[in-house]
Amino acid sequence: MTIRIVIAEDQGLVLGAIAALLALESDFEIVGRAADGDAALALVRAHTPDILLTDIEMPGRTGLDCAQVLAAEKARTAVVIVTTFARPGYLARARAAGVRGYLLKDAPVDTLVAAIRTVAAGGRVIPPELAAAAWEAGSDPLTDRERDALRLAEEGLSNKDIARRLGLSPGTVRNYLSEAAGKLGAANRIEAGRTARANGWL
Amino acid sequence: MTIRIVIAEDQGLVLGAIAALLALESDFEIVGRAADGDAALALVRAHTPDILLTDIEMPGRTGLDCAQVLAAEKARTAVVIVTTFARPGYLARARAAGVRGYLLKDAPVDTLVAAIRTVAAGGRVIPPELAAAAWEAGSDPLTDRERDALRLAEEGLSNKDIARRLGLSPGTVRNYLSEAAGKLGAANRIEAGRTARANGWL
DNA sequence: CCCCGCGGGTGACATCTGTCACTGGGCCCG
DNA sequence: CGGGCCCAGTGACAGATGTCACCCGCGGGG
Repeated sequence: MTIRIVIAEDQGLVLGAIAALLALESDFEIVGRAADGDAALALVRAHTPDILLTDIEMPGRTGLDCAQVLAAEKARTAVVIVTTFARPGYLARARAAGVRGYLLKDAPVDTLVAAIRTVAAGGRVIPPELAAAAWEAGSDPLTDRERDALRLAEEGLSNKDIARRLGLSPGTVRNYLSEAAGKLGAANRIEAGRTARANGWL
Repeated sequence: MTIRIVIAEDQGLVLGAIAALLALESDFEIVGRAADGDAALALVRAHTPDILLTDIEMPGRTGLDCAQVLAAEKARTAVVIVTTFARPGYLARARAAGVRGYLLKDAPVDTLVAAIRTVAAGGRVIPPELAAAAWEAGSDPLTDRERDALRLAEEGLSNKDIARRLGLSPGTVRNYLSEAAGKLGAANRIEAGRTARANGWL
């Protein structure tokens, strides 16, 4: 009863290291490695492994995107997310995409190995403190346009420039950013951007 | 002739994985693992390994801080930095601290193993494209106070709040941020903060 | 059918930011 | 000793930003 795994992670060193780590377990078999989301999907389709172990932030398709695609295809591969960030919005999207495990890179290695076994056996692994934090944070209060404006504001663009890019009037952009700041309890666009990002809403 | 190594990395999973990877090489010996800079220094002092392999961004003392301390102590342990970020300012500080190797986590695993062997044999490993980028970027143009102000501005504080925190007048803060933006070719504090951070100057 | 929420927009206003000019003090270096 | 820096501050002004009130059109649900 070996557990067949595909690993996706954009940092080559980390990818190789995790693969080396998991290869030490006699009941694990690494059937593929990918450095981005599209490669990961291709490998999953080619090998239908038991587990897709994936990072979230990758070039092109993110790990969450992959999970969504696989859920839509009703693939029999279970997704386990391993990420640096404990952002509530990420966890929420993961849950919605039917992800079966969500771990932080902070965790000790035993946790990863144990989580893979649990998920392969049909279980779920979501650390309770993450779930609690996600509960605290509530759900994304931003509208799509507010998110768009905030993303550009984060990069240091002025209202005028944001308006140009979005095809809006500068006044509307001001309103969006003002609303966003209000919803997020922020005093200005910078703080608004920071809290939105910290929560995984951008 | 085994190469004795201490590894410092704050993300438990990555730490464990890299340790597992390096342990596969028969001439490497992992004599210690640390999750922050202070622990790393303690281990280096206790074991005087051939190599300290360290991340930069860690809680407490950073990997660069550790390299500086070891250089000041004229320790015989060579430092190899492994980081996510190709920031010119990081590379410059690493060079100044006598770091002997600087790698990105993007690199394939062979690169790491090869780099460790090279450094242990007395060599240096700095990827030429990083060195070129650092040359391009020049050196940190900011003064200490400008950096202080910019750091707080990044967090969304107003001039008044920054002034309060730094014990300055709001006008002075405005001047600092304006100068910083000018030096960095930025249109406002947000852009200034971004470019300063991208260059490793914050 | 009517109302609400949402996207989009306008105008006005207060405040905040960015920019410039100019004043000092302290310090280091030629 | 003078010149150059960094640091700190002041004053003034234009333009950007944040806030509010209020407008319209559209689509969906009671």
